Formats: sequence, C-alpha cells, structure tokens
Amino acid sequence: MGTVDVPEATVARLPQYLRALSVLAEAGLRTVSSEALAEAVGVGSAKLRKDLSHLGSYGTRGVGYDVTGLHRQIADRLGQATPWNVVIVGIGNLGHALAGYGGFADRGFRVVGLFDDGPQVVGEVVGGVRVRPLSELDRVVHPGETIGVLAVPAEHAQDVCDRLVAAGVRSVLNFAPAVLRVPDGVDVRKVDLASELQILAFHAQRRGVRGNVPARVPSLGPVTERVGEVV
Amino acid sequence: MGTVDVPEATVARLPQYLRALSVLAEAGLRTVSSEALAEAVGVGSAKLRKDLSHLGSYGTRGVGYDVTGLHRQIADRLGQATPWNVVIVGIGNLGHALAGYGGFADRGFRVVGLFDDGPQVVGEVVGGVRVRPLSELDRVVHPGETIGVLAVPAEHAQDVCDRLVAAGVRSVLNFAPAVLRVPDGVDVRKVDLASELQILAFHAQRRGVRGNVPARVPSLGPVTERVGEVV
DNA sequence: ACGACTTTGTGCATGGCTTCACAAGAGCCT
DNA sequence: AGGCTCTTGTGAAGCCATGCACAAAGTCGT
Repeated sequence: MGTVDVPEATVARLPQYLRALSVLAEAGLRTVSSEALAEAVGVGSAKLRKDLSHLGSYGTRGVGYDVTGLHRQIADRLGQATPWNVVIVGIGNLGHALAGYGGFADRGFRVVGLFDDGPQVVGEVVGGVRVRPLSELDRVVHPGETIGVLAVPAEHAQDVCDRLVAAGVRSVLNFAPAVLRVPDGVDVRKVDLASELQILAFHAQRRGVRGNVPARVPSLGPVTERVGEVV
Repeated sequence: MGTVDVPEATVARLPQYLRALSVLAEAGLRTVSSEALAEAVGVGSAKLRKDLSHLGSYGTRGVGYDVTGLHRQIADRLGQATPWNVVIVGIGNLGHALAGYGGFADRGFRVVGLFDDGPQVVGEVVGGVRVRPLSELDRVVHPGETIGVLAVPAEHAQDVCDRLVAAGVRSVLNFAPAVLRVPDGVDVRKVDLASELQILAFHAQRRGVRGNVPARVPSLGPVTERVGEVV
C-alpha cells in the first residue's frame, strides 16, 4: 500500500509535516497524536490522517504516531535519505540570496554549483561556492540526480532551461516569470514572487475599498484567532 | 456578474494571464483568441475561458479578446490601478534580494519600507531605501493599504507578524517556514522555498531510483514537447 | 481479566475545479 | 442576404480533495 498513488495535494503537505516533526523531535516528544500534529501544521486532523494513510504509514491507535519513526518515513519518501544536489543558475539578486540561504542545507539539499555568464559575476564566491560560466554545467550536473534552480531574467529562462535539461537535469525550480517548455519526463515547478503579491492584492482589494479600513484590531483582549487566509 | 464569487484557483491564475497580456501588447497584438492566450500561459483554453467568464469579461465571438482591454480589466481586479505599498521585514540574505528585486515595481508594487532589528543592518541602504528598526513600523505602514513581506528566521516569524498586524498590515507574504496565527480578517500566504525543492525531490525519487536514469533526452530531433510537470 | 477511554484508519457524502462538447453569436465573403 | 467559418460562453459530466462520523484497535487503570 502507498507505493504509487499519492495525491498531489498530499505531496505538497509532506514537507510541512516533516518540518513540524523535526521541531517536535527536538522538543523531546516521543509520540504525537494526529490532532496535535495537525494543529502544529495548521490543517485538520482528518486530512492529516488521510494523508498519512496514503503513505501506508502506521500509527498506533490509542497512542498516536512515533515522532522519529514518522519523520524518517516521510523523509525517505521525499528522497532525503541522502542529500540532493542543487545547481543555481543566474547569480543576480535572487540567485545570491538562494546561494547563501541556510534553509536548504537543513532540509537535505546541497548547493553544488552556481552558474552565470555575466563577466563580473563569474569567479565570485558565494557561500563557499565559486560561480562558473554555463559552459561548465556538464562538469557539475550528475544526470538525474541534480535539481536545477532558475533565477535568470524571464527572457533567458527558456534558453537556460534547455541547457539544464541537456546537461541531464530532470527537476527544475523556476523563479522567472516565464512559461517553460520541457521534454516529457522533466518536472518543472514555478515560484512567481510578484504573483503572490498580486494574489494578496486581489483579496485586499475585495475586502474593502483601498484605505477604507473597517477598524483596527483591538490591541487588548484576545481576538478569536484563525489560521491562514480569510476572505 | 463577476462581482463576488471568483474561485480561488482562478485568482491564482490571473497574474499569469496579466503577464502574458503585457507581452502580447508589447508585441503589438490587438486581439488574441482564448486558444492563443492559453497556449502562452500553459493552460487549457476551456479553463481560460471559464476563468475569464468569472470576471464577467466580454470577448467577441469569432474574434477573441481585446488585448489592452482585457489587460486593464484584470489589472483593475488585482487592484493595480494604483500601486500597492510593500514593506519587507528581515533584511538578511533573502530580504536583501527581495528589496533589490526589479520584478515588483514592474507589476504594481512599491517597496516603501525595509525593517530589521540587527544593529549591523539598520541604516544600510538597499535599492534606494534605508533599513529602519522595527519600532518605526507605524511611521511607514498605512493601515490596510500596505502588504507586509516576512523574511525573518522561523523563530521570530510569529512575533514579527504580530507587530505587522498591530501596525495595520492586513496582507502578509511569509517566507519563513513557520505557521502563522493571525486574527480574523488578515490574509496570509506562504512561500516555502525548501518545500518546493522537496516536492520536486519526491517526484524525482518516484520517477526512478536515484542515479538510475532511463536514457538522456536525444540532443537532435525535436521531442514531443509538453508543458509543466509530468509523471 | 475486563471495561472505559483514546486515537487511528476509512467509507461516504459534499463541494470545488477541470474538461468536454456544443449552441449561440460575430464577422466575412460571395 | 445568406451561408460559412471562427470563437466565445456555458451546461453537464467527471475527478479530485475535503470533512464527517464511526467502527476497529490499542492502552490504561482497577
């Protein structure tokens, strides 16, 4: 059970569960109920249990889940048994930040290559890794084992993506606001920072006319608190 | 029609449509069919049409949509008639990059404030804006009109978020891998960079055993091309 | 050993989103 | 004017995901 069919929505939550479990483990907890874990992640407990059931994960009824056991199980599913190699292409503002971001190493990723064709950038060392020209992609990418991160301007995104794929990259995280065409068998995820703001703006716009704000949150007396996005 | 009930899934695609329309407009196109626009964004044409129908948008049958007209209509919906103010809290690696990111200004956002309590950072100027201590939040935030971007470590996220809300921020974009509790009426979106990589890793893991890669993409002869994520 | 209590795993109903398929409308050519 | 072609807008069907409610299964205390 749980070998093939894990729903996409569930997959998207697994990293959240994993992180929450790390925190609980460090706090010394040995077991955790679906209720408590769900609360920590901000989802419903039924959803959590169904998600875990897709993994074929076994908790113990009446007790809950073994924290470290469940952690290892999810980590295995995410391929975190050994760290993944990551190359970042485009060492501009964003690329710099990603190269220096500590959050990757903590979660099973190793930045093994930085690439840019700008003459001023090549040779610079960011986070202990030297920036190389794109022509050296093949020397660093292990086909199928390396995730490519695209942090180049939109107009170069497709071109650079093609070169990544040619070098053997099969998973791409794209920060450029552009649609990428990739051959069958290559997986692309897109993160568009401006879009996220625009989605927030849409809701803010609808909430009330700009500036016409219906009262500030009272600074004393706890409000009924909710998790996540509302209207 | 199209006043209240725009499905969330549709909202998430509006920024994509808007961007594609900008490109088409610059290319001099006057009208575009749902087929062509959908192709440019990488979605199905039926989905696009249904999305637009939720806006009450009128195209002309037999012809398509007026490019600039549709652009303005979507921009209005996203509240882009006048630019939104954005404050960024946490000027570390990521905050720096976001502060200097040109992509925001292009899409209707103005960075009006940078905040950090680190003594080395305060006073620094990034992208023409000076970094201030968090105590000055109130001076910059116009209640209800300002979007807050959280780029602080996870352990400070909740605390800083509370201060943003207290200052009148009602829309928060959270880059910290932490769950935020906010009062009713505040909208939070989360971007977790490591999670995105983990999701890619999951699919890569499932695709085949690590390193056991089933043949490289042939370098000559166009492959049947697909858009987006596969397998 | 047994009953009370706790918590998982899941069948089922509900709702939202996507996809298909097509009628209604708009232009164009003869 | 009439018919042809093109494209939109939308009913209807199907699919995926969420949430409820409860039986099965295990623990704990007596």
